[in-house]
Formats: sequence, C-alpha cells, structure tokens
Amino acid sequence: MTLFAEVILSLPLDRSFLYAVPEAFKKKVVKGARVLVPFKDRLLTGVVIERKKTSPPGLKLKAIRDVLDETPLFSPQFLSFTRQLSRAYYSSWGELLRIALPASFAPQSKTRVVITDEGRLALNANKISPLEKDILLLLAKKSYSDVFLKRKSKASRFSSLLSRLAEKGWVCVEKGMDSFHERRETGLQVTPVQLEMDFSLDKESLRTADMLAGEISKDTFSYQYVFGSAAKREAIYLYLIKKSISSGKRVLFLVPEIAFTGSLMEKFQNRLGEHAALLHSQMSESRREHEWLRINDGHVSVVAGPRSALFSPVENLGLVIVDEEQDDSYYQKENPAYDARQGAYLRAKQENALLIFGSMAPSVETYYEAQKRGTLHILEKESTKHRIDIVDDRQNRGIVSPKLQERLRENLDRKNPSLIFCNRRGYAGYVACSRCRYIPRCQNCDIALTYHKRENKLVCHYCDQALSPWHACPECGGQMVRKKEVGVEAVEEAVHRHFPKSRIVCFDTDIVKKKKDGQHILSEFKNGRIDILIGTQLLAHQKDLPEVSLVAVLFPETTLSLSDFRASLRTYQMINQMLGFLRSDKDSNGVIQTSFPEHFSIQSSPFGRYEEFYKEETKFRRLMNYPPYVHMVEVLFQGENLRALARKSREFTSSVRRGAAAIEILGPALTAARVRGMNRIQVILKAKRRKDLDDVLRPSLQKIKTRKSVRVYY
DNA sequence: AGCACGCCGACT
DNA sequence: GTCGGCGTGCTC
Repeated sequence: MTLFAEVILSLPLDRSFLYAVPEAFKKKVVKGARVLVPFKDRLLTGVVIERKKTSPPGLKLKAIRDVLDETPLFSPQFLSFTRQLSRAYYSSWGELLRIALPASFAPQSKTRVVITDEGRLALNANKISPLEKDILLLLAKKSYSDVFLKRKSKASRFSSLLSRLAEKGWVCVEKGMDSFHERRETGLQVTPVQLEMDFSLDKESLRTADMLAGEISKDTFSYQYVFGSAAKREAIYLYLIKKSISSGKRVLFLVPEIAFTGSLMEKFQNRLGEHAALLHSQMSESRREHEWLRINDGHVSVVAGPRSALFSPVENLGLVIVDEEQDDSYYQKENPAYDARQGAYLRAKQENALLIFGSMAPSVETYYEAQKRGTLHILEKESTKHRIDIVDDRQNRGIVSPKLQERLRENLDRKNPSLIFCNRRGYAGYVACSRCRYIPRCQNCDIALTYHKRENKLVCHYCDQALSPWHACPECGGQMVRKKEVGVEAVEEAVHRHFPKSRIVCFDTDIVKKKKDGQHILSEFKNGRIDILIGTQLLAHQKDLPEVSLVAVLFPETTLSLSDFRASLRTYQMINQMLGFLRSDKDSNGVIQTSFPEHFSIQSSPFGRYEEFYKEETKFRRLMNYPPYVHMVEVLFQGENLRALARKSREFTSSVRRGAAAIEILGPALTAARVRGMNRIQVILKAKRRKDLDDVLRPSLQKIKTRKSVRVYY
C-alpha cells in the first residue's frame, strides 16, 4: 500500500505539495510532523498536514527525504489555529508555521560556491568579464553562499552568471544542509504550582477577578474585556495567572512591543522566576531557541511577550491575555501578515481557554465585540483627578499659549519637571514660495519636505532624504518662506524664549538616532537635571519615562487630518497615552493646546471619558459603513510603473465587482504620495459578512498577478 | 520566494 | 545582429 503526504512549505503560496512516503517512514509521517523534502533543486523543511492513500494521476511525485520528528511537533489544535489565522489575513500558512519555530528547527539546503584552481588561473589570465571577475575576486579569499554573492554582485541575472562560471569549471557549486537541532522528546509535565503573590485588589476588582477566575475552571472558551487603569488591570491579571497556574493550566500573556522595559515584566520575572518565559524582539537567536525549548518541554507556566509570543509551543493553555489591546504593534504588516489579537482569539477558542483583552483606551472593534457579548468589565469610570485645561489655540499668536506659559511658570517655581508633547518632527511643516506658492517636494515620494532648523535641511519624512534648503524659489525666483505649521524644534525654540534660564531639552527621532543620546537624555530627566522635556510620540513610547506634575499636549488635532477611518481613535489614544505620564495627585496639571478643541476625541480623552468617545465614534462608523459594522479589507498595489499598476488595479476591481453584489468597493485610488519612488494604488472593499468578502477576494487576488499587499481591518 | 523561459528595445 | 529589461508561469 503506497502512502502520500500533503506537505506545507514555508513559501508565500496558498497551497500544499504532495510527496510520496518511502516504506521506512510510513509510521513516522503523521499530521504535524516535520519532514525534509526535495523542492526544485533544494531541500526544505515542511509540515505534514494530511496522510493520503491516493494521488492524482499523471503527477510525478518526489519522495520525502527524511522525517524530523518521532512524534508530531505541531498539535492538531495548533495546526488548525494557524490555518485559520492565515486564512483570515490572506497570508501563507507555511510562513506562519515557520515563524512559530526557531531557525534551527526549520533546516534547508544552502548553496556554497567555491573557487577552483582553474578559476584562480582564469583570474590571472585576464580574459574574463568584469562581472565574473568581481565574483572570482571575492571567492579567492573564501567560499560564500549563493545568496551572499547575489547580493554583492551587480549582475542582473546572477543565476545564469553563476552557472556560466560553473560550466567553465572556474567555480564549484556545493549543496549542503543547515545544521539542525535534534528535538528532545519529553513528556508533558503539568505540575500545579502554588505561588506566593500579594495583590491589592479593591472590592470591585476582586469581584470581577473572581468572576473571571470562574471561567478558567469551566474549561470552555470565554471572551472577556477588562477596561481600567494599568494598575487595576495588572492586579487582575496576576490574580488570574495565579488561579490558572494552581489549577495546572498554562498562560499566554501578550503585551505591545514597547512594554518590555515596563514594570510588569519585572514583576513577572521576580514572582514567577523559572516558571515564566519572557520573550522579546531583541533576543538573540540562541536565547530565543533556549526559551522555546523550555516552553516546548513543558517547564514553563507563563509565556509573556510581544505578538510573536502568540506562536509559543504552550500546551494546556487555560488563559490568554492581550494587554493594551488597542496597540498597533499587534498587527504584523510584513509577510506573513497577521493580527495577534485575532490570533489570540482563535488560539484561545481552539484550546477552550479564557481570553482577556485589557486596555483603558480600547479599539472600537474589540470593545464593540465585548459589549455585544455582554462580557465587558469596567473597573472604573472617569479616572482623572487632576486639572486639565483645553486651550483654544486659534486665539493665540505665539506657539506657547499664555495658559501653558502660566502652568510652566508655576511648575518651574515648584522645581518640578514638565513634559511637552508635540507630535510633529522638524521645525515647520513645510516651506513655500511667498509669490507663486511653490512647495518643495521629495523627488521619490511626492510629499512636501519638512524644514528642520537644527540641521538646516529640508527632510522627507517618508524616505529620510535630506536636501539643503534654498532661499529663492526655483520656479519664479520669489522668496521661500516657512509655513505656519509648527514642529517640535519650533516649540523648543519658543519655550526657550519664554524661559531662557531653564534647562530645556528636545527628544525626537533626529536626536535619538544616536541611541546613547536618547538614554542619556532620559536619565538626565529622571535625575531632575532637565526642567522641561519636549518630545514627539517617540518620547511617549519610552515606557520608563517618570510621571510628572505637568504634561502639555500640543496640536493633537494634526492626527485627525489623516485619511484613516481610525484617526479619531488615534487622537484619543495619543492624548490618553501622553497624559498618562501625569502624576495622579490633585496638584498635577494637564494642558491640551489645540485649534480643534470642540472635536469629540479631544473633548473626551483628557478626562478618560471613553464611553462618550465611543458613542460619537460608533455613530460615525455606522454612518460611513466602517468597522465594526462592516468587514473591511484594503488591497494595496505597489510598483514603479503607474500605467501597469492602474491597469492591474482596475482589472482587480472589475473582477471583484463581477464576483459579488454585496460588496462595497472604494477605488482604485492613487494614494496621496509615492514612497521611495513607488506608486501605490489602493482599493478598499467592505461587506456586511466576512464570507462575502472571502468568496470573491480570494480568487480575484490569485487571478491578478502583481505585487500587492492585503490588509484586513475587521 | 526563487528561478527559468520568452519576448521586445538599446548597444558592444 | 546580441544583451538585458521584466512579465509570466511553475515548483509535488
């Protein structure tokens, strides 16, 4: 009886490949096991997803070369969860499985190129082309991989160049295998652990925590949302983690990328010690592998980390937490694209675990979902105890309003440090000719260049290209003037003017380019050697920034002008995050300085009135047919040739239109600017039911062959 | 993805 | 006349 295996490979393809199973491997080739298979002219690691008794006629199959696992590495639940995730985001299943493994668990053949004696002679003989000579010169010192040589070589068709060299006998191309780890096959040890943990749960929180803890023991999937301050959420999380562990269940704890210097992680390390695995993005490959093995062997009860921790080999999951659920870093845009929030949902569901989302500035989609399910827990209402002033900027002539000057003065007098956020880099938004209104734009990106005074450059914020500014307009010779839009540099200058004796420092991308400078500034601030620290959102992302008694947010309305249906939410979250650095005593002051004070996001956010914001925002979303009321997908076509792009995108749109009537199509539309010389055309699809989208989108995407990326919003 | 094939424009 | 651009197709 012959046996065949359906194998998934780590390629950007939405399909599997069929292989013949040699007699010797029949027992070991099972669903979830890794196999080494020949593919084209190389060897790749794949995952068996199905055993088959028959194969389609007329298909000449290759045979599996080796089986890497005695028992399946991936459980059926894990396979199912990753497949669903890949389908939800139109990304490749094989690539998702690949990122679930440390590199040494997915070996593949590598090509090494070695120079021959004849090759060395040819190098001296001088009758070779410059391209060939470049390669041989490199190889004269040592051998290299073909990938490395390809990157070094200027040849456009490198592969044919290489085979020509091999034909002439100048180089020898060798195929070798990656070294890979033998997997340890250890049994699961689920040892219930008792942990000493102290909690400070107030009555309300304790009630919620107890109720949620009840869900763990039920052993069924449960979807819950915890709305509240970081401190209150944290207490609940730790309570639940303790409950989970003591009942022998494991925990997956997801946090945003930036949270790694945060105190919660330290607490984890201290309280859980060996029982916890803390993962982060700057971990070395060997360290990552070490942690992966510990988790895989069942030695770890809690895995905490950013979105990629979602794929940790944790068995017997009882609790999945997604903290700061609204954070953008949960969505991976590069291939394989996926959203760790949706991933957490799918995985928790698959494992019958308790799923907890938590935040104080929720995403509309998740909040809506929790409300619909009736599983929303609000730990506190309006949380602001301090005084907040919303200053109408339109009344002012200067950059720093009288109100802010007053507050800064008070705070300086009390010897307290202050924070000022202004979310725009550079000095002025743009420069223009005073006569003909000509605006200098980036050659590659089409967007207006921003004037940076510190470096005296015009800078493109898309591709970072910097030009020296010119004084006369190249079109009419008129004088170039700076426009009114204000950047951090201008804020710094203005604050300096008002408080010449104070120690004022600016913290932005341009300064932090040198990493040490950034750390230095932060520690100076912590040590009280800076009176006023001025920064962009980059500063707000520094989690170890100390709390202060004065926080000013300047011009938050700039976020509102983005052509994104989540602009209001972004504004809400940004203000919320920045004011989060306010000490929570009555003497603390917040100042919002804006030219759009009546906007609901600016009105509600400073006071933590999310419900109020949510009501307004959902009104708009419902009216405009945006998530969560529809499912929405954005398809982005990218390329240099605008003509070809336009043709492809229109072809795509009409294919979708032919496919279904229940889909609303926006576009194709040229996006506002090119990026690094690339044109981008956007098509947005909306539908009431996800299935309507999938049914027509999948075939349409397959049919139109060109570089495109898909982004799923809800 | 990676690579081979195949068909049109500027050059030793 | 070729070299070399990239559009298209295929990988069990």
